[in-house]
Amino acid sequence: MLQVNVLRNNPQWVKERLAVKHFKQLELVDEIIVLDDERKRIQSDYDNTQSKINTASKEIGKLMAQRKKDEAEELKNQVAGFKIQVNDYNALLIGNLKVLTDKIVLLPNLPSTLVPIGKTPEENVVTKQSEINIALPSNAKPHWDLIKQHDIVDFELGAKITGSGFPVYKGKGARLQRALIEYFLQFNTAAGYTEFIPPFMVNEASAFATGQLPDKEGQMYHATEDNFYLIPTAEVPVTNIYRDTILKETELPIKMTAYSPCFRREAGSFGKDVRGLNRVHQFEKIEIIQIVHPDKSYGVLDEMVAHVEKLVQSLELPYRILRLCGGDMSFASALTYDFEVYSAAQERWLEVSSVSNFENFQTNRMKCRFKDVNGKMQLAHSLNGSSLALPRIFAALIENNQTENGINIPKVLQPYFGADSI
RNA sequence: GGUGAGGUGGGUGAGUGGCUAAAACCAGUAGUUUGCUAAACUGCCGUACGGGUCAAACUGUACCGAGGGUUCGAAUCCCUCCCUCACCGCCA
Repeated sequence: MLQVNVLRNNPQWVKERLAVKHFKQLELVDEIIVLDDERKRIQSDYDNTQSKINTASKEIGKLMAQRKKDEAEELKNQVAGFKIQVNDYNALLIGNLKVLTDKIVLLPNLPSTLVPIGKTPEENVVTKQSEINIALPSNAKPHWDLIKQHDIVDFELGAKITGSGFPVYKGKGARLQRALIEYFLQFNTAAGYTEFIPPFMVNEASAFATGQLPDKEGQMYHATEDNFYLIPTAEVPVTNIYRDTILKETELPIKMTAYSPCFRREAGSFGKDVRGLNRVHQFEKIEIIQIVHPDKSYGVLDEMVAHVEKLVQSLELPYRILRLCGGDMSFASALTYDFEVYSAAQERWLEVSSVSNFENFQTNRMKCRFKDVNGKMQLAHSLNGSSLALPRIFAALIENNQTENGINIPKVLQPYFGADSI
């Protein structure tokens, strides 16, 4: 959530930034400022009247003690009048605040000046690309055929148990999945990230804090009986560890990592994008999250990108890094880098990681602050990235490493997998 | 699911209608003093939104799990909800 003061200080600039994200309702900016002016006025009236009541009440107490009943009664009558006013102001204030928050919550985060102008994924900027040197056998298959051939992932079975998009990993497939999880966590903790196993369902407040609500309500599975949401990413529960928290500056940066299954309804998706493991309703992901000093967040973003890059490199997968354009960025992000790996059999790039700096957009919603050296309260910055999402890594690994005789396992995974091939 | 207890500031924990933003202690912090790997003493030490100021000082309001209610006045009384703990039941 943006801070009202940011809008007040430079409404024109805010509108320009919002336009980069192709946000249409720019009039909201001015509306919010007007509402905030009103808010201050009403608040002031309310405070002043309430102050009169408080003063009178104390006076009444004294008069009662002095047994001056008549004077006390007279004051009570006055207070009754003030109370009517206070109630009116209060009603106005509540109404005002409701409209104000409803509107400000609609504003996406402002994109950083590094964000490329553009609307569609085609306008993302490739900042780095590795070589693509995959030699596939002549009878190379896409992963949805390979998994059947080797009987390592079963979609039909998942569809029977739950529904489409809930794959069942089996035998060596399950083992490879577990090896990846173990390896990724190991890689992250070795870099100083503390491991967490969070709840896989969150309440409304948590889903709101990281920006999933109200923006992506329909994308999450909702357990209505208890009003819990199945997490779409570990980012939600793990970032919320620091909701309503005041940190010491010396506690920053905070580095966390977590494995979790991720649940996404993916309403409206169709076509080749959803084939096989490319897009599913339940998948595994390891996330890295940092909470940092505002001055450091862009340096940390680079550091996290470098971290994920090393991890992808270690898997020996061709990859590229994209800086997302304004139109392709998420609601809460100020700057996002996506990682894609090349799937040789599908002849396409698959997104496997998204690393973002949210600046204080999430922390403002979450009230995650710290006291700086001058004793001033400041919002921290939050960042997160996938390190990594499993299904597409799984898909690219088996496609790119297929041979006439089976599937080779990359060296770094062999100790975790317990064999060098499938 | 049942029964009981309870939710107060970073922590422990007082406070049962006005003198309480809230004792005391611990932690933290600034300093004084002695000087020997530390102790003693003193000050400061909640958050949010306003006013005020270059910035402070200062000042108004709200907040003692959340939301309602009673009252001139509520941390304190009443109602609803949430959560935590203990025991029982059930269970991986």
